[in-house]
Amino acid sequence: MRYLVTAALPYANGPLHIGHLAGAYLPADIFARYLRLRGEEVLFICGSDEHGVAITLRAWQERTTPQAIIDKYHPLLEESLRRLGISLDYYGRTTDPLHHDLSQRFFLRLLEKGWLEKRKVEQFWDPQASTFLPDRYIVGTCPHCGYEEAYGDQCEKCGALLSPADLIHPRSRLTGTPPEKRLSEQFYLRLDALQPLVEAYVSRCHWKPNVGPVIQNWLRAGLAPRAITRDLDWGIPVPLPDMAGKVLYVWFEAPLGYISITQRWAASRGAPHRWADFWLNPDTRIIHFIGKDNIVFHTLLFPAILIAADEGYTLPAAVPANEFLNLEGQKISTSRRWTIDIHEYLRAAPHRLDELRFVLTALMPQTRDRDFTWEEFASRINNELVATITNLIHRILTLLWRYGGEATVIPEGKLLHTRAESARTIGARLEAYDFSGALEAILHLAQLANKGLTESAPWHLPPEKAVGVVASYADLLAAMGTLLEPFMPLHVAPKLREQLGVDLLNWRRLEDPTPLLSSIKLKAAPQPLVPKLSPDELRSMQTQLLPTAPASASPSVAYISIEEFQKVQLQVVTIRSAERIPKSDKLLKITIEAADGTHTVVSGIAQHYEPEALIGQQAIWVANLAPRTLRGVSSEGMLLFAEGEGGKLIRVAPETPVPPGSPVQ
RNA sequence: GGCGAGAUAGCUCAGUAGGUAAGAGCGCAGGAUUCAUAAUCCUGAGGUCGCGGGUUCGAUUCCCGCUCUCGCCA
Repeated sequence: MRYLVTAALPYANGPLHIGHLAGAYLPADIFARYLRLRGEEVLFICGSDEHGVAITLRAWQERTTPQAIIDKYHPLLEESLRRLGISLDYYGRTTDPLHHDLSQRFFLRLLEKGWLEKRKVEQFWDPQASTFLPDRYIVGTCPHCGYEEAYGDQCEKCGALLSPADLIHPRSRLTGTPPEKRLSEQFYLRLDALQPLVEAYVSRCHWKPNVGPVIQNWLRAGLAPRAITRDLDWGIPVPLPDMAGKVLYVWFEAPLGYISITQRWAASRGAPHRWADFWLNPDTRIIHFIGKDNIVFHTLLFPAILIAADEGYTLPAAVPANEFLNLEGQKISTSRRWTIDIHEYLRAAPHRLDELRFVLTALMPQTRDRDFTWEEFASRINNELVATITNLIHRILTLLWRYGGEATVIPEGKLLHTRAESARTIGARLEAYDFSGALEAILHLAQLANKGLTESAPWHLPPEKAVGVVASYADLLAAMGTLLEPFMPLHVAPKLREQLGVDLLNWRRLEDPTPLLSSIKLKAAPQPLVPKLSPDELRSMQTQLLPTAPASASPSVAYISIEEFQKVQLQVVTIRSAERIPKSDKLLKITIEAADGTHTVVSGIAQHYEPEALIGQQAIWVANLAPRTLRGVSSEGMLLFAEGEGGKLIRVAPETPVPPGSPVQ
């Protein structure tokens, strides 16, 4: 079978982050590597998406040209992917003349076939920047709540959904000047007319459960004609004499990049016609790996364009879209700098790349959004990758080394069957695009091996017997050298094969319960494949990679009015006595002196303060909190403590002592 | 506002074409072990499967409503 595997074309106006990696590039790479290991013919391509209004706007913001923007990011994107081991056969770009040519021919072909129509539309124009503005690049006063920084599509303050025309005093986010309305004529793709053909295609395919409903949703609502041209000076010119100043819409031409990049790959190999093996051949399976934001474009718009051209193009066989990866509970956001960028990770932890691949595969957002936390990053590496997988490898290799490093391998049948079954399971899960499930199966295999080793306990056997037992596990290690390759091809898998002295094997062989090798000879004392991630190393990575705190950036602060705040009566009090409450390990009974005499307060601070240390100290007291009985003691109000690192409580008090009962304002 | 997705053990997630054992990994507790990067193995505790209704002999699983999160569209 011949496969064309693609990963979403990254937009050349910013760096890649771990969410992109987990969403599209990593699964695509694992899949492509797996197919190659099975001996399939695979072409794996990607490239920079270099057109579109966001690049123009970015150029304006940075006071430079679109060309300068893409020339900065195109190499950065390619290097990021390559260094993470994304095994692309070709990384292209949509400013390639081949791509321009192809896109223009597609446009003309669709025009000729009657699938395009002209329409007049009103758009907003920034006269100073000489560019049309997308809705969200227009700000103004919200007509509902009066918020002055509402966006043209939505008011962040009151949540109202707006269109730019609703805004009072609209202005351009780029220049601050009021935008002008301009009428212009654009070409629309008749998706409405193409819908029956698209539906026929969609119904022939099998979609992932997170993809199918999205498609059905669109089809049920009915596809609408979609503008495929724009008034911009950056992009692929509309190839018609009377259309100066108009370019093709980026979502019209970017997917065609999959074709043009294949053409460029073929040309680079000196066989220009070979692109047709993939794109004009129904026996080729085309598989697009993307994030969920691209589902519609890949499952409906792109197939619609290919169908409309009516020239026998191969349609996508599968679009295994992933959901999004969050970071420490919040959306990844480049503009808020809440992100782990790949090029920065490469700089901060160049020797921890397979580890990143491992964790992102385990956390892959295959059916729903997932959350990346540094804590989990460390725990997955230390407890799963190192403790279970690479420790098993090291365990077996050191045993072998101890018994001479050389042996005949006669694996027992049970071990061979376990290995073969695992290889089949892992393969089946990869073919179902269940990458984290495949990784789980590897962990499971390692657990079975650890268990078997513990049970047979060769270290208790006389050496001449022990060698044979340990050597039988060499078959498993030889298999691991290949099984791990799709997931961790940069260091772990090749290093294992090197220590073992075996090559990559064909995956199909792993699925057979026949021995993979007859003898084993280690050349050197084994070294651990992956060092554990120490708390220090983790902290250092965190500080390098997450320079800004995100919490304050959250727009959803629940404001209260001054009147509401004044309802809370705060006083400085002096603590007169403090004692533990019996049968409670957290509560202290505290007597305080306030403006109107003494009161009793119960505080859950026994694990942070010795009672004696509090006596005579001052604190802040919430005087009008409704009384409550805790462990039989009536608590009148509450003392304030700051929550420090690790949940440690620290008393809040005036800087210098004041008379008890002094108000806090 | 319309549409869609999600809400399951402390954490990250599977799962159930409706039915007496609700699962994994991590974490935690106890035990075993010491070949291995204090790694491994065994045992165990932990869940009114988001909230409220309904259908049913029976619902975490179906239907309706609600809340929260996310996405798409306008």
